Amino acid sequence: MSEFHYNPHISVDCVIFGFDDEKINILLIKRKQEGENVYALPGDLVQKGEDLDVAATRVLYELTGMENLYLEQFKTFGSPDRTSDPVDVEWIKSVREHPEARVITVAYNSLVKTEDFDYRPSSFAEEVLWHPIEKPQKLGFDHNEIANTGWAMLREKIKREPIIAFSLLPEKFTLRQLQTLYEAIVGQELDKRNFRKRMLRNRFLVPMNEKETGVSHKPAQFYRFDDAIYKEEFAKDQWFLF
Amino acid sequence: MSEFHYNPHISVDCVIFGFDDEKINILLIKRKQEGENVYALPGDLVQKGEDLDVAATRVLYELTGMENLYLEQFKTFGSPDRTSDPVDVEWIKSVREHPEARVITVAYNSLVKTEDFDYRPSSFAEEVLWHPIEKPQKLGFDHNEIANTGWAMLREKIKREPIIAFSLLPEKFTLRQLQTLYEAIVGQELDKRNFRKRMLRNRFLVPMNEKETGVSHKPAQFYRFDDAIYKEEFAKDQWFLF
DNA sequence: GCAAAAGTGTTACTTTTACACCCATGC
DNA sequence: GCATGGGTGTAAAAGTAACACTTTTGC
Repeated sequence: MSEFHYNPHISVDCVIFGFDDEKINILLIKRKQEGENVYALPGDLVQKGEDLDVAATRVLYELTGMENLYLEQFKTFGSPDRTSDPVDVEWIKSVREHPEARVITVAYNSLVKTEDFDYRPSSFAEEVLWHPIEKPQKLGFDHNEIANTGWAMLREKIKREPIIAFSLLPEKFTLRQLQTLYEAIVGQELDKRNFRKRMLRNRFLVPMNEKETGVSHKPAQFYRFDDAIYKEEFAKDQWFLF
Repeated sequence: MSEFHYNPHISVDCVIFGFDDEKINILLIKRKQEGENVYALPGDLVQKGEDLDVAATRVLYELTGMENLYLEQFKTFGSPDRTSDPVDVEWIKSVREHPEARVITVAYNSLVKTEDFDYRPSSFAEEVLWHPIEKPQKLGFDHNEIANTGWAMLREKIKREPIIAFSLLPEKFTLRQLQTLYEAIVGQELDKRNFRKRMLRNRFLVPMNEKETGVSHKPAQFYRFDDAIYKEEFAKDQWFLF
């Protein structure tokens, strides 16, 4: 963390949501400070000359060991008093060369399968954990605001681009898995028959010649997601200016 | 533009759209350079300790004289080679104290009535103009990308929050005016009867005891937008996390 | 009386919602 | 044979889409 490499004014924060086949969780890091546990989003300063997207990827990797996930920028937080809680100020002093510098942070979000990613704490993270989003948790800095905004924007995005949902499922999946995922995202139960009818209208959802095995009930049909058909369908209603 | 006041790494750019009762325009500034006209979005560096939203408001005012408009942040552009065109590099050298500094820019957009705002060039803008969005126009830096993204995100937002549209109309307006506005936004003509039926379902659209006068055709009914009813209707489907 | 824009209804089609029972499998 | 979750259809309601003529005004 030398003066030479880092831009003391710009940071990135990552709001990573993980689906564990049941509910949605958020990735947090814990740092220990004067006996208190302080939870926060993984984030750190950007290097000089480093692309923002690259920085987000790097910082996430350095703090949590997670890699190969698609991060999307959703908002930049630049209030001059983002760091006002004394506990946070104290911590900043202990790790930054220019603790007094005003920092704006570019926030990224992502939605992944928890099982697809290994994680381990490193750098100043003492612990890395998946925290269920329905359980309130106070975070350091303005990270509650960032996390809430990140979740709201991700939900909006999924409405427009359902492809995001499919990346959370295995190659072959049952309609029940898909429905469970949707229910976790929208936060409410859905009618089974109506859900199936609507989903099966989508040509990009194609049935496979394969069924579940080893379950003690009627085995479910496996489906797969066809990327080419999806792109074809959604190539429409894109407009450009200039 | 002294070293003391500005953060050499962070700028803001404003993508302002203006509705002139007929079509949508984008606000550009022109700078003259070696005989060439170079068009760009109004934007400049943020001051040290200045809130980003405040900076956007200030910069817009300084360059164009426009004030009292609501600016919404929509994306931050941070590629290290944002400024690569030699013409842009030349210009940066002439106005910045740290021309070599890598700058990330936080972009804001807004949608206004052109007639509501006076504008005049100042600072390094030589001219300020409203340019119709349907006419292609090459801009400096990565401003074409910024402008396109700004327009796309504004259109998405209007779908979710129609209130934005009503701010572009006078206190009392006719359904024809409302329809013209919608047509300008979506970029296509709409069926008059269907448009009216759909709009009049909205309780926040209330007829007034007043009609157009002085027109040489059947005078139109005036309507007004009821903010309280609107808020009531849209208070739903908001969820929060944490 | 004519030009110009306002205003109005119906029909066919598509989408959404609510709802209950039989089926295939493991144990 | 029973527990478990998979899989299916229909009817009513709401919403969308296409389409043409009459009304009121100024000149």
